[in-house]
Amino acid sequence: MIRMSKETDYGIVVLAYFASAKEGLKQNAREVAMESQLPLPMVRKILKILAREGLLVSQRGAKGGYSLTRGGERISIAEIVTAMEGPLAMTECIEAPGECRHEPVCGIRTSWQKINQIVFQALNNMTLSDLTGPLPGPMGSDPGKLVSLQ
Amino acid sequence: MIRMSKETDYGIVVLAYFASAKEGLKQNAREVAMESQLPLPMVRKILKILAREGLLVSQRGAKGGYSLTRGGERISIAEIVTAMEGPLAMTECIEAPGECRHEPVCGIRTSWQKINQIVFQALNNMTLSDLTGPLPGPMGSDPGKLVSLQ
DNA sequence: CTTAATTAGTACCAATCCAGTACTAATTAA
DNA sequence: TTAATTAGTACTGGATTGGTACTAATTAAG
Repeated sequence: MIRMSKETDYGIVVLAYFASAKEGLKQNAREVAMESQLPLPMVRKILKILAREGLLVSQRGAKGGYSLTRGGERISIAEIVTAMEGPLAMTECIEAPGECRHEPVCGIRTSWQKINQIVFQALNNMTLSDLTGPLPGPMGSDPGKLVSLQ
Repeated sequence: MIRMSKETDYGIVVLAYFASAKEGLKQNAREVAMESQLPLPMVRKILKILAREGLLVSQRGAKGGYSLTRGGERISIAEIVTAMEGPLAMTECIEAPGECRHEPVCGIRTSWQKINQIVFQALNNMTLSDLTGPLPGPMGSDPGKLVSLQ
C-alpha cells in the first residue's frame, strides 16, 4: 500500500494547526496535543523531529514551546514528508541505488526515478496554506497548473 | 515512508516484461520468474492477482500460462497499483471514511483527498509502454505534459 | 540559587504488516 | 490417465510502526 505513515500524517496535521493559528503562535507540546486531539507522547516525538528538521523553531525550558519558522505558504507538503521520513523513495532502488540485486537486469529503474519525481512534484506543488485555506472550494496556489495534470 | 510494496513493485516489473516482449506472448510462471529474476513462488502469487484483476488472461492446465489482456500503452501504472493493492489511499481516512476518530475535528481531510487525487493522476498518466520504451531518453506518451509539472 | 516546566535524545516494546513459502484443488493438453 | 499448470488459501519469521518511558539539558520565575 502506498500510504503515509501515521507519524507523517500527524506531522502534517500538527503543522497545519500552527499554520492556521495566529501568525507566529508559540505553543508547547501539551497544548498542541490538546488542540489536535493526538496522543501527547506522539506529539512530543513529532515536534522534536520537525524542530530538528528546521520546520519548527523550539524554545527550551520553562514557558518553552514551538512555532513555525516560516509562513505556511512557504512550506510544501513534500518538504514535510521529507522532514518526517527522509527523501521520498517509492522503491528501494531510489533510496539505495545498487542494493537491489535485480538492478543490473531491471529494465525499468530509470522509469521508477521518473515516477518518483512526478509524485514528488505533485506533493511539492501543494503548501501548508493550501491545506488550511477556505474549504471546500478550489485549492492550491495555482490550481490550474495542477488540474492540467489530467 | 511512502513506498510501493515489493509485491506491487514486482507486479509492475512482471507486466513491463510482458509488455516489452512479442505482442501477445504467453508464458507460464516458471518462465516469467526466470526472465525477471524474481522468486518463483512470489511470481506465482503476483500472476494470480494480476489475472484475477483482469490485467492478465490466464490459461490453466498443461501448457497454460499468462498473457496481457491489452497492449501496454493501454495499461496505466495507477491501474496496476490499484490491481495489486486496492484503491490508492494515502491515509486511513481516504480508504475508510468515518473510521479515524480524529475525523470530526480534522480540518484537512478534504485536502488529503486532493493530494491523493493528484498522486493518482500522476500515476495514471504513465503507461506500461512508457516504462518499456527506449531508454535512456525522453519518456512517456506526452513527456511535455509531464515536464510542465515543475 | 533553587525549583518547576519544558524540550532533546535515546531506548524500548507490543502489535501489526509484509515478503515469501507451502499445500491442496481445479483445469487441461497430450 | 497422467503430468503440467493455474486457483485459492493458509501459514510464518522477521521487519516495521505506533506508541511509551526515562534521563539529560535548558530556562523562566520566585
